[in-house]
Amino acid sequence: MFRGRYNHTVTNTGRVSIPSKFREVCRDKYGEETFVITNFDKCLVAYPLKEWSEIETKISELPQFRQDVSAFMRYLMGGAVDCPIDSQGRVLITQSLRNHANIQKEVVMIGMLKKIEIWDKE
Amino acid sequence: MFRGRYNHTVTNTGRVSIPSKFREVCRDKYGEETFVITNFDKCLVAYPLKEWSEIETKISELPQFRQDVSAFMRYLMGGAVDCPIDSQGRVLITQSLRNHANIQKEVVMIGMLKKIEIWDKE
DNA sequence: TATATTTTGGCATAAAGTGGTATAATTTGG
DNA sequence: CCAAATTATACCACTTTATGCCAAAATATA
Repeated sequence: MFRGRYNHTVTNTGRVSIPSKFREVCRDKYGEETFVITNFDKCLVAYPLKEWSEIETKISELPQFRQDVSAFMRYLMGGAVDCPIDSQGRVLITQSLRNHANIQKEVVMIGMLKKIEIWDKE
Repeated sequence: MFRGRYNHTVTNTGRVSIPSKFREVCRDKYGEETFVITNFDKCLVAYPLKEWSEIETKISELPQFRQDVSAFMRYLMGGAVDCPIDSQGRVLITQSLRNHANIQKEVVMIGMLKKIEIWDKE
């Protein structure tokens, strides 16, 4: 389970270190090194690939023709980006994701059990 | 059950000994050597991992997409830090936790049944 | 009082986080 | 379709922080 709050900085190319505690959870509990990052509300949310897959499954079970479902799906899926962790323990947060959450130089990463929130340091 | 009050000192790197009585409880009752420490009010609170996990379980059963649930989780989980006990019986209290509880050099640790409170020695 | 245990300080080592740059891949415009 | 520009990736090096270990000091126990 992800927990704790960490301040990290973003390089000028948009890379951020994933706190080692989070990477550890990712490895030990999920056996993988990839997050899916998407925009949600005013921040970004990072899910381990497995958790993300479950969300996809749930959404695919909703009635696909309903407008609000489509809209939600478009919003959630549209922003979703695969972010593998590199050998320095960092991920690249794409320009558009950064724009969306208004991420500049400093971010705060908050462990939220099955997911991680990424906020600009306001 | 944790009980009693102990004065301990913090090293310049932020490490504090856990009173041996508390470690004993941890081992015997919980079979583990890790606390989760979080900020609460004006002090820090340390839970054995198992006790903390129960709190997490309860929270994870709430609807994850509701705003108030997220906000609460963000608050509670954000402050929580895993603190394994090292071979000398100490834990590292991170800078941000120390700042929050205004912990300098001397702390008072108070057994509170299922948890331990950590105060700066005023 | 002697012995064992606990607590503490110090230091060496390891790991985490950060910044830079060079190369590869992708996108864009002509 | 190619070349230029942009973006992503890999790699290296430095700084900071955390961790492990040893041993001295303090406290408890016999």
